[in-house]
Parts: sequence; C-alpha cells; structure tokens
Amino acid sequence: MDTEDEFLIGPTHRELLDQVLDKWSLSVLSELCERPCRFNELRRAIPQVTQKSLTATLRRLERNGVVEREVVSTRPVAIRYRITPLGKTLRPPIDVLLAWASANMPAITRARDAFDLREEESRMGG
Amino acid sequence: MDTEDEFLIGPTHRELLDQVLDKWSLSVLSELCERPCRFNELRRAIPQVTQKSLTATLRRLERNGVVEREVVSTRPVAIRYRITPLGKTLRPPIDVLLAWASANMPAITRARDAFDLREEESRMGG
DNA sequence: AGACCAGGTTTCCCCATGGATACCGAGGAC
DNA sequence: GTCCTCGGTATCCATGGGGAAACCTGGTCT
Repeated sequence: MDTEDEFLIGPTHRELLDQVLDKWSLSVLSELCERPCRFNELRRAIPQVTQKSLTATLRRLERNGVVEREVVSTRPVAIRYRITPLGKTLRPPIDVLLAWASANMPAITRARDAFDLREEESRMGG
Repeated sequence: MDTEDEFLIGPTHRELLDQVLDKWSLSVLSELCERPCRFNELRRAIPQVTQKSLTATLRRLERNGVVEREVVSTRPVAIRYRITPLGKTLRPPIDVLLAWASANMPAITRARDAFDLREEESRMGG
C-alpha cells in the first residue's frame, strides 16, 4: 500500500473502483437508493447473492462511506442499511456508465460475434 | 451464458463492465486514446503489465469492439493497436467515474479511517 | 421446551485472474 | 553466424473471490 511511482489512472483509483463496482455493489446500491433495507430484505431483493457475499459487500461499501449500518434498538434489534450522501453522489457516474452499456450493447454484441467468427475461421482455414 | 431471469442491472451489464473496466483496461485505453500504439510501446508505457496480461487485455478489448488490431505489412510486419469509434464513446463515462473518484477520494479516505478506527476500538474494548 | 426468524461468522472448496518465466519464429543489425 | 527486437504463446504456480453449507447468538412465539 505504499504510494511509490504511479502511472496514469493510478492503482489508487483502480482499487477504489474495484471496491465500489464489484460484483454485487451495483445491485445493492440500486436497491438502497430506493429505500433503506434490512439485511434479509436485501437478500430477498437479490436472491443470487449469498449471505457471505452480501455481508462482505455491505462491509466494503460501509467502509468506503457509501452505505451506513444503523442498529435499530427495537425489541429484537434490527439492522438497517441506508445509502449515505456520499453514496448518492455515486449514482450519476454509475448511471452514465450503465447508460453507455445499454446504448452500446448492440454494437458490442455485433463486435463480439464478428470477432468470434473471425477467430473460428482462422482456426479452420488458418 | 443462458439468459434466464435477470435482476436489476443484469449480469449482462456487469459482465460487460468487467470486460471493459478490468485491471489494465483503463491504462491501455488512456494510452490508446492519445495515439495508436504497437504492442511493445504499450508495454513500455505501462511497465507494470506483463506480456500475458497485456495480450489478454488487448484481446478482450478487441473482442468487445473497443480497440482494433491492425497488421501493418511493412517489412518486418508491425502490429498497431488503435481505439475504435465505439471505444471513444467510452471515454466520457470513464472520465465521469474517474472525476468522481478524484473528487471524493478525501471523503472516502476519511470514511475508511473512521471505519477502521471503530473496528479497532470494538476489538479492544468490545 | 422446541421451533423459527434475523443477522451474521466460519469453514471448506473451486476455479479464475494474474504474475513469473520460458520459449518461439521471423526479421534485421553486426 | 549470433544476437537483438517484435509480438506473441505455453506453462506453472500463488493468491483470492465467491459459492455452499454449517453453525451461532439472540429474541419471539406457542
């Protein structure tokens, strides 16, 4: 974690993006953007995620100040996760990214098909 | 790769982002945005990347239609990688993301420190 | 007392990513 | 001929992320 000579885009940025854009973060974030959720609410909302991964994701997001963990001292204690102001600032960038993905998915699919075809051809008649 | 029931943000989008925002893509992309580069130019520009990883990154980006591989039939054949028009459309979203990262890095660092401190305290006096 | 839910933690395991290293064929440079 | 560069491919191995599943500590219900 030493900050020696860094090149463009720096490991620091990359690491941050890895923490915030990892496999389940986007789903969790998009869920928490609509309303605060309890742990098992999130599990039900994102059935594919395992407890372990959800816990890890929430901890990571919490550590980076993107979500808050609130222990509600009601009768049997509830845990409520909510997005922070900092977390909210993350939406626009993500939305831009997802918009790009949506808009260009067809072009990308075409590119992939073309690439795979070329590859296959070169394997056959190469 | 079957498209069964998908939830918000879809695996499709996630997978795409994984392909395009992986460890070395940002560096390669930022390099190719300035000028077309040959393989070993890229290696020299991004010394940390290994041949294997650079090859993999370029193939992946090529497959997704983001960069082009051009075989220049000069005397000893050169390979020139350049960004495609589709690839260029990727810049704004990435820039927005990096701008977010830069702008909020201090807040995030503070959040991490606070989190780590809380954790340590709870381990000590828990 | 037994069953059940919330909110996890822990353990085990698999497999994909990535680094390091070696090799390789073609084409100059000496 | 010998060495170097270019543009890779092939191989080995370590690390780590993520899934499955068990366990656990409350608290409620009945």
